[in-house]
Amino acid sequence: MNEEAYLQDYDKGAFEAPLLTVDAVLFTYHLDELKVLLVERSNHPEKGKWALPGGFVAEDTDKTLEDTVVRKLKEKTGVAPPYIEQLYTFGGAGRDKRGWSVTVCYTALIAHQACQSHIDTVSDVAWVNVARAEKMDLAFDHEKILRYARERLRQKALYSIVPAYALPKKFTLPELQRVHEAIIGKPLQKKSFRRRIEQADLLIDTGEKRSEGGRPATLYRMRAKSGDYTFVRNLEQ
Amino acid sequence: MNEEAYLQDYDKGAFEAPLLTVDAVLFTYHLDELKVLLVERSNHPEKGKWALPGGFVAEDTDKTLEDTVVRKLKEKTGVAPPYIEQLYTFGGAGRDKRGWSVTVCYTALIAHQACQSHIDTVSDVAWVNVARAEKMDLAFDHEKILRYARERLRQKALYSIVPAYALPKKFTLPELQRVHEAIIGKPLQKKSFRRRIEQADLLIDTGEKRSEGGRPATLYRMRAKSGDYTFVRNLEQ
DNA sequence: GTAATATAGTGCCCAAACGACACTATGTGA
DNA sequence: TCACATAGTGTCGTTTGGGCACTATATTAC
Repeated sequence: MNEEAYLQDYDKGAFEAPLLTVDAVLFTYHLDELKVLLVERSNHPEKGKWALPGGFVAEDTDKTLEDTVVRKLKEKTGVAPPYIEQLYTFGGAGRDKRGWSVTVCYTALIAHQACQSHIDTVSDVAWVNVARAEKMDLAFDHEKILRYARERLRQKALYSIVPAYALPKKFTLPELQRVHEAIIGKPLQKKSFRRRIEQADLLIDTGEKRSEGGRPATLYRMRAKSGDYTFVRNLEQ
Repeated sequence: MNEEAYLQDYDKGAFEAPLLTVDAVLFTYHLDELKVLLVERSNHPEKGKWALPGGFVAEDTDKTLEDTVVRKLKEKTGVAPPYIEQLYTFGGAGRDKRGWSVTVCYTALIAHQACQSHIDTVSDVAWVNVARAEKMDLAFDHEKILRYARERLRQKALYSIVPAYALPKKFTLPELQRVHEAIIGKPLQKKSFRRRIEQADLLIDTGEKRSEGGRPATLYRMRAKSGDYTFVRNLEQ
């Protein structure tokens, strides 16, 4: 079938286009654990199962795919996440029993404290430890999506400071290192970690300190946004 | 609008879902130039303009999004490319005058000789120098997509040997280096280049040689496929 | 006060990786 | 057989990163 014939069918509604959705893997860090936001499905199909937050494009209000994701995340958490990035688009004939479907997936990060109060007010949304979520029999192919997002985040934790968005605006380097370690799954060398961060020059010393029982640690915040928050190494020139 | 209400509308055909397409940025290397495959549009909208090859999902024959891309590329080149990878999904209200649309884009590579004979038989398909293509006023947002693909390919050329797929099965290291240089846009250090490739251990010495006026160069081929063809550096452990 | 303890942050060595570039190797053709 | 052209290597100095012991600065115990 050529494009013209297809479009005629499409316009007449005689043709059923693939179901298009948007999903988000929203990570946070809380109590020494990497967690992901899950939503209990209230509709068929897969009713009752837990799923990644997501939904359909609202053609009247959304201008971009990111608008759609952010809108959906706001519905669940009350706020827009400070970091969001397209992950991958999964599509095919088999991933939804209703037929051909496509989902454009995003990875997002947010500080736990930024949305905990909102999440506590609803019962069908929860932060779940990532390792546990991966064994939970999620709806559709969401387990696969979650694993993919986790692996990508792991790569980012190795050479970027994107994981800092899972923390509050101000944070200490030991804190950030613990987040990276939780994502990567093994301890990091303190010196190497700090050297990387210093070279990237993406953090600003706030001048404040925070004590956790020993010598107080310097509080940092992210430098003003400018493109991707990765180290210079593999990007740009 | 919640999901259930949306689906009812959707099933009734009362709702117009975003137009979903798939596009490919197919690169090759020929006569010292990096080229991209373009197709002259024969249908509205944007009729007459050159565009990236692509089209709609055929729900009856395609099982995955990759099937769709490969099918479309076969229509234009006669063969399936040896390398294909999802690039990014562009979507929004403004990119197609018909309204909300989404396109899942792929980057692909192929040897020029593998499809030249087929392409010569049709008039609406052509290999175009990448730099020239980027100034050509392509259809829709295809210029943006092309630039994005080129930048991503550039990154890959810095730490992987994916560009080898723009060459025939057997190739020499000086040849491969020229491809990388064309992609990156500046000369590479011969020794560093060869060191990287040796360490990656992804090429096999065929035992054959090829002369180009001086000392004959060793012919290599890619090692059997296994995942992504990137160097170990940023991937795995 | 002062010592013990806990956490933050630095100095420094060594090994691996990389850029730069001169050198050797091996073919073609005058 | 000698110039030339292209392929491929040796090697040096710099950079990057892991490892680990050291110093720094707070709290807590006595």
